[in-house]
Amino acid sequence: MTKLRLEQFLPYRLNRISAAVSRDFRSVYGPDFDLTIPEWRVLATIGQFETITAREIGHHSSMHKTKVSRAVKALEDRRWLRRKPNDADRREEHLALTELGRSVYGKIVPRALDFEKRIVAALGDQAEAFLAALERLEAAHAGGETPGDVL
Amino acid sequence: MTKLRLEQFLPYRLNRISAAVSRDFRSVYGPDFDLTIPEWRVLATIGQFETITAREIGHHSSMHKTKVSRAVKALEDRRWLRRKPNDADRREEHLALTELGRSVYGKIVPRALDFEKRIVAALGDQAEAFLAALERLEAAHAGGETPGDVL
DNA sequence: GGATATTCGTTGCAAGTGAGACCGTTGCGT
DNA sequence: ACGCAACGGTCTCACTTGCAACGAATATCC
Repeated sequence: MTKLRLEQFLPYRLNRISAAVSRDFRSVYGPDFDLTIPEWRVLATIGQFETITAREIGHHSSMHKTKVSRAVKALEDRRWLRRKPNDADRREEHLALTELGRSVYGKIVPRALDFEKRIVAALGDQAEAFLAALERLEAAHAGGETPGDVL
Repeated sequence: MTKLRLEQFLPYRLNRISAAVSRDFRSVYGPDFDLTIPEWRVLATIGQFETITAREIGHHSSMHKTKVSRAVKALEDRRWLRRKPNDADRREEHLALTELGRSVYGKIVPRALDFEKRIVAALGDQAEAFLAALERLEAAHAGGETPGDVL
């Protein structure tokens, strides 16, 4: 009977690495801030776009709308973001970081970029090929929201 | 202020790809069998080792022992595996697939390998470099169990 | 040999998740 | 202008998850 070695199975390895990187990524914000992954994604997305709606956050960060809703609420409770009603379409709200939120964002981002840099450094001369291959994978498996985020 | 583009951030991309591949992997067993990811991992591990304990499954497949325990129970309820008490150490049990379980394993594994082959094919000439880079990443982020598995 | 610590596996519990119902709002067809 | 479909966002519900506590069995130390 044909067998499969799980530890060599590509989907398993991808998930395992993704989870391990996410786990190590906690060292970026863990020591100073208490953030969940969805909250980090929302923070990063608002920080990137200045002002954005919850729907757009979900689309850009591949998160289910309920997850976005809860993360937004959590950040709002911490006074890291504020909602501004959109009078042109009162179904949606514009979200923006507060001064406090911007300061947190400003502290986390450099560490995140440094963290990423260390990963790339570990890849050495294979970094370029790896990143190019990632893009092919992203293209091959595009579409749909992505449940069960680890990071 | 330094910004970060989430869609280019490596940890995010890794998680996104991992989730997307897992989602597509459902096409391997989804049409014919109703399996969760932990159940698939347990099935694959027992199929690989013939006879194994729950602790070893957890170690080999990077799963928390409670997750293993529940997946084992689910497979047992489906008569896909059976427990055999270990008289040398009665704390643990030896797990093995039943005839039914082996037939399911035998049907899924070729499809899984084919699925993996298609991924590698999509990578084209970058496949080799990608797999080598994966090993470096695995080495750099080794250790610890891996929570929140997507696949 | 007997107390104590450790291990394997299960279970109770609290937190997080996605599907779907839901409310208020807006767009569209007639 | 009106009715109805579609949308943004929240909420409820069933389910999954990891942690901690647990019971039974074994290992360790004196």
